Amino acid sequence: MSSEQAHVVTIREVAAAAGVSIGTASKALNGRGKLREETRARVSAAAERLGFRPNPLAQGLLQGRTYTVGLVTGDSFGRFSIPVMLGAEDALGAGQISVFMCDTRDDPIREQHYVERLLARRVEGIIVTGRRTEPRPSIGADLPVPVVYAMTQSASDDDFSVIPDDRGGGALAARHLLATGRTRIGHVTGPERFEAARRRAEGLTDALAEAGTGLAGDPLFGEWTEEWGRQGADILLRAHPDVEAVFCGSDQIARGVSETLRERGRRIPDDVAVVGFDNWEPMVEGCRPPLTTVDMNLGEIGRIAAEHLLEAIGGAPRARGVLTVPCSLVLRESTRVS
Amino acid sequence: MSSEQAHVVTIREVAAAAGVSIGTASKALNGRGKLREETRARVSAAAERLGFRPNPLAQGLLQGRTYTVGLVTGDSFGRFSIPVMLGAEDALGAGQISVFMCDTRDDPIREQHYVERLLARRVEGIIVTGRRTEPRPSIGADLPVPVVYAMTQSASDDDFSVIPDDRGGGALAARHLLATGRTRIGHVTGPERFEAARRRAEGLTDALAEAGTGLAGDPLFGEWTEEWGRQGADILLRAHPDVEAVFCGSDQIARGVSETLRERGRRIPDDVAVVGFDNWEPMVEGCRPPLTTVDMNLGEIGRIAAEHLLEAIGGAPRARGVLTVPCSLVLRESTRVS
DNA sequence: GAAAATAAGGAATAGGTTTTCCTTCGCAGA
DNA sequence: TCTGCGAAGGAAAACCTATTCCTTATTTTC
Repeated sequence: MSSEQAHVVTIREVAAAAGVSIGTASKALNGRGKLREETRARVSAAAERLGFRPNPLAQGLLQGRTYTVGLVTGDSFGRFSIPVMLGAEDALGAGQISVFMCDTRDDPIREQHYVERLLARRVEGIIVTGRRTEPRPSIGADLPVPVVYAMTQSASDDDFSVIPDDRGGGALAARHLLATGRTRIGHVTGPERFEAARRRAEGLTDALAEAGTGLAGDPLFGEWTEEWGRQGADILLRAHPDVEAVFCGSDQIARGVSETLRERGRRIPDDVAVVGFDNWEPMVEGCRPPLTTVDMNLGEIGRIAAEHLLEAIGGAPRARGVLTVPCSLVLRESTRVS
Repeated sequence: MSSEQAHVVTIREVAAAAGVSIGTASKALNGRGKLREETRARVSAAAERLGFRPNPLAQGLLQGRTYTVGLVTGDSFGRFSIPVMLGAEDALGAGQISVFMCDTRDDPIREQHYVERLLARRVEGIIVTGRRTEPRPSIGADLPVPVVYAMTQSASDDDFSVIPDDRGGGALAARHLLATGRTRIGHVTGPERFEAARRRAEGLTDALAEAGTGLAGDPLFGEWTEEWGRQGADILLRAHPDVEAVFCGSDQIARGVSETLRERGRRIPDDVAVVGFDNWEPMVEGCRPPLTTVDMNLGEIGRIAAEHLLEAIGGAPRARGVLTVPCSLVLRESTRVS
């Protein structure tokens, strides 16, 4: 039916079709200036009929705006950065802003290259996101556009980063386990060199201390893998056979832990409760039983980052430092009270 | 040090700084026209010093090109679409083309909305990608720019889709298992309504038939979940206690299958070999033992899709139909020959 | 030494839209 | 009849770059 014309129609043709000048057509379509109602209608009808869309290049050129931002990630748009991106897109899309996607593959050269390209394209801002929340080198000082780091943290204090509240997440898990009557609690988590691992452990131990109890042994730092979860659980059971709960630094670790617990004859949650971290659906649902876990609200992080970026683009004074977003606890079988 | 000016510098200022006209500056920077070497150098130096970057809006307006394409996904940029995207980006980035990212959340309204937006932005082409390879409604007939479907398939024969060779993948698994001396082979896979599931089963049974043997029972169609994998393995073991190998429709299913096999006292790979599908790292590596699996070469799919899009943009006659990309087998412990 | 060719670079145009400023017309008031 | 005003819409500038066409000065050729 609607046989599309490959030819892109301009406002000039709309104006001609409606029998008015270009300027008048523009005013009619944008509701500006003084025009008769009949004229406006005639122009609108012509535009509709011809399928006119204003050329954003021309508009942008004139207004000096592009309504685009860049999104730079080193996570290969993986598990962490995706929800962040979606949240960001939500906030940006509402403002009619489109997103240029760049994956750096964690290569600083590529990253620099992409930043150049984004600036050349006159993006109005940049969001940087990553695989982990670890501090990373600033993407560049004195860039001509605002930059926000989401789910990763710039090493420079002059930059602005939005990351999850890992301490709070640890505390959340601790308080939940205490509330369900468990006091002998172990902790198996990722490498100690990761700030996220350290902060989660801190949040856990501090919350336990506040309640007048302590961790069963030291936190077991290892790897972010299932395999380490299995080993860690073994170590924990040997040192503390009477452990009542395990808080794990990630859902993958929690899976490993759960498996070993089961194999050692511990029932979950009756004998030992397990709490994970990440709320990563395929891991959490495949776990037996389904895993209570801490959700970092990644979408929220992305949304907040994007909102800050929009404000900065709008001229608000540029924020600095780190903003933490609260985690929330997602309850499932693995910590049920029998 | 380099205190950046918020003011964006134009070629006019470069020209003024170099003491030449705008046109001359343009020629100098682009290596066109007849200019003295000294002049070129002077202009280049001025451009460098002022940090000049040509405004892509102005360039695009003039050339009638934008050097952008849209990437539309319903997969929330998940496990499948991400590698596809990266492959596509590889091919496009080399051509200095930037990618607008759009996530439809599988909502047709949002999708239509995004397509509108992309067209308004004058993208030169669109890549559509999805969660599964199932046929989906065409994104629109007679669009003014070329469209390629990657890892998803348009229901319209007029469109062009690039998808993995699921049949071939099934055959690959079959031949590998046969080569390692297993002949009693079972199949646990996803819902029968999925073409991907049916084609993988076909590839498997056909390859077995070719070798003069047959499947142990009918394919067990179910869900794409670990839970179903566990159930499916139970059903299979009850009907065929002497099964020597199981080919699974996904890595998640394979995990469930492996778990049940282990619990029923079967050693992997000594008693029963297991092959998965997807080569999804966290699943495959967490599996005990690590899983031999079929890789769909998603990056390759993305790259091929992007290359076709580039050709179409370049004016090549638009391709139609479906292009399948071969899968490859990734060998790990779960099918080792003892 | 004059005509022609070449080198070097300037002026102007195009691209699509928005906005500012101007023109024209009809009509009210004096 | 003339002045003034508001309504309606046209003309042109502006945004920034690339390119085509010219102009000017220099060199070559006969």
